[in-house]
Amino acid sequence: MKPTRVTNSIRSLRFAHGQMTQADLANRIGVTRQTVIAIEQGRYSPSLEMAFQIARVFGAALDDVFQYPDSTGETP
Amino acid sequence: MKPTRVTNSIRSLRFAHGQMTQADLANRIGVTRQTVIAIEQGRYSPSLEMAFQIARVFGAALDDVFQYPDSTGETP
DNA sequence: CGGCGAAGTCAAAAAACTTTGACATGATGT
DNA sequence: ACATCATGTCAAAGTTTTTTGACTTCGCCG
Repeated sequence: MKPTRVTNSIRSLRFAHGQMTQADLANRIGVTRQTVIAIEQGRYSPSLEMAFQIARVFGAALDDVFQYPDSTGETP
Repeated sequence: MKPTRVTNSIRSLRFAHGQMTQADLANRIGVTRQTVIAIEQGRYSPSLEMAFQIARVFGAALDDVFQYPDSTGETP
C-alpha cells in the first residue's frame, strides 16, 4: 500500500472531546472501528467524505484535523 | 458507485486561475484527466490526499474548494 | 484470579477510487 | 470544409480504501 503523507490530530481530538473511544467515533461517523484505527495511525488517507464527517464530529475545520506537508524537497 | 454528497468549486477556480484546462489541472496534481472530470462533476469524492493537492494548486483552503452539506434530514 | 473494555494486529473480501484507451461533441481557427 | 482543442462518455483493468471476523495485549475493577 502507498504510505500517505497526510497526518491528523484525531487522537488528541478524541480525548479533548470527553474521552471518546475509537469505537464511539466509528459509530458516530458510520464506519468500522478498523477504519478509525487505520486512519488515526496514518496507514492511508481517508476519502474526503469521511474526512468531512470526522471534522464535523469534532466541530472543527478540515485543516484543523488533517495536515498535509509542504512537499518541497521530498524525494523518497 | 455510491453518489457523493461532496460538492466543489473546481470549475470556477480553474477559470479564476487563467483558464486552466482540466488537462492542465490533471497534470499539475499528477492525476489523469478522467479523474479531474469525474471529481469536478461530483461523481465521487476524491481521496483526502488528492483534495489537498487540488487545494494547493489553487492556493486555497480545503473548505474553500470542497463543500459538505448539513446532512440534517436526509434519509435515503 | 477472572472478566471486561479499549486499543491493536492480521488476512481476505468488498466497495470505492484511479487509470487506460477509444471514441463523440461543440467551439474555434485557417 | 478540415483540423484542433476542450470537454465529455463508456467500459475494463488496476489500485487504494473499507469491511468483516477472529485473535492478542494491556490496564483496571470486583
